[in-house]
Amino acid sequence: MGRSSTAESDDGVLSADSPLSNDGDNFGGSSNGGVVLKKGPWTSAEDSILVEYVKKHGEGNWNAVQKHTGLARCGKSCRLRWANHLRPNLKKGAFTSEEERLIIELHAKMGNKWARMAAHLPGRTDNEIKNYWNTRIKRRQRAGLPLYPPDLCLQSLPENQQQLSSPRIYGGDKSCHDILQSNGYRAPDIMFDSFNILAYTPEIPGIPTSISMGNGFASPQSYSFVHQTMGMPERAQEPDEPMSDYGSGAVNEAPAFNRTRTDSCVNKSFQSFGLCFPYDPDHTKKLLSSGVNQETSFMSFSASEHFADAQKSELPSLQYQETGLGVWDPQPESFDSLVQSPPLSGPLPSHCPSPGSSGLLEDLIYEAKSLGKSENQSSGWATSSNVSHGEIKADGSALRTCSPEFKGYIDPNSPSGNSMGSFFNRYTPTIGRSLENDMTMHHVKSEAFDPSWIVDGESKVDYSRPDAILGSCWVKQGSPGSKQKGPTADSTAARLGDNLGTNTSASASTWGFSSCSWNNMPAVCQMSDIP
DNA sequence: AAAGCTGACAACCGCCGTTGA
DNA sequence: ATCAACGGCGGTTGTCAGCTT
Repeated sequence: MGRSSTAESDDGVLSADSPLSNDGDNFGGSSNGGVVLKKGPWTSAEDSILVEYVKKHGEGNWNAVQKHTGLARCGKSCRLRWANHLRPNLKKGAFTSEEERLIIELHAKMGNKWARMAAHLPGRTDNEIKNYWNTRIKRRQRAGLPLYPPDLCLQSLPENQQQLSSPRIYGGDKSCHDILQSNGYRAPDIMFDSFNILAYTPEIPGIPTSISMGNGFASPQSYSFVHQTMGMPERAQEPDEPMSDYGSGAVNEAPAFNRTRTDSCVNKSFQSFGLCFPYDPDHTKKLLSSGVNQETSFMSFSASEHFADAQKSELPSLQYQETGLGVWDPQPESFDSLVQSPPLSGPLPSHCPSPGSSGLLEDLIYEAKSLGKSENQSSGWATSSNVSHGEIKADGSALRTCSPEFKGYIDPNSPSGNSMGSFFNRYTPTIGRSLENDMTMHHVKSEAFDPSWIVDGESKVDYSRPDAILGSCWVKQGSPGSKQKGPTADSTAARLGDNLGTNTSASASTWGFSSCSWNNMPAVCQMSDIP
């Protein structure tokens, strides 16, 4: 193990005749004027030396270790070895479910701040967490699953958001791609999906296209909705295109967006665009300083590569069911019992086509407007009432998400318990199924159940709260015998709701996105306003 | 049994912020 | 004010073990 490198260590030197400079297998090291520093795996002898040194002198002053002990290791290496392996109270072994859960939550909040995350996990090192996360990323990326439970990702918004005052939409530079991919900032797709919808709302007053928009990732794994629907209008979707996942029915009728796009949309060269999420202030600074076009007009659509994978997979039937891992077992009959929605003043037909009825966005816009009206009369609720029975039966997605077997999980830390998934579900009634569900539906098969999404296997949904019901609409059934779990709730939604305007929605104080009007949504990217 | 794949782990590298001379 | 050393942090890479094909 250990990397053999000819690179010269940037700190610490060791005399060539150090008794430990060549002990055991030397994996190479730096040499500088007769000074050789060992690299590679540590031996027990080296460990002992380091431990003794720390016992005697305490931590810190790592470069002095080599000087005092003759240990042929640079200061950095000593520090790392101590921090990751030798220091007391280190917890070894696999992460517990609770730790995993916490890691996910922390990552959603902090991004790749491993050290900070480690501070919340006593006995765990940043390296451990990082390795775990990276492994998890690989696994989930392979599986085509979002990194976070959607509601969790929303829940995580505040911390990063609070650190930023500018829109969190990043321009299409490599950094963004890195963030999304290498750095594990692959945003929960539902977030993008949902935001993306909002991005296509120029018809809705109050949404400045200049806000929170950026042309985005040139990542092959970060697809632009615009790229598909606007940049190449009328273009038939290719089999491996992400959004072709929604290719059946009106959902996929991209041309609708052509009618709603703004000039800026047209004028900008959208090859892709993106919203890096969760927001990492550090990355944001870099990205924003790297010439992000603040005026580009769309939020990102993170149709990750898994969409392509999904596309290749069998599309769900209307009564899609899975068995085994990641089972969706829609049971429409019981959904009613979960959704007790206040009646809408102008209830939307279960599958009422929008006036244009030509596409997802228009449908969404239409319904958003309708909902906005409705909310004027019925603020303070959040509901998926527009997911009617017929709709449920039509596509099964809602059924999936709200089956009686549902073990929704509302994050105890979440004040609101809403999710983007719920939001999306709510605003996509005519679609019949949410992107979230689509995504889940297509990809849940490919990855084993993630226990980290479980807290205790018990439903934590407060069904007295409509948002909770909505927020629960992300269900991921576990592997055989495993606990089911739902997403965490989203506190961010509530925050957003509280901070969003009130142009079309009645109440910004209602739960989560129930209060988010279309007009409000840009505020999502004005997180500095969020308390 | 061998090859390939994947996960887990360990360690190094480079960047950056802090601190003290 | 400047600069160098130090330490922390995040990214990356290498190795090994276990599993699958």
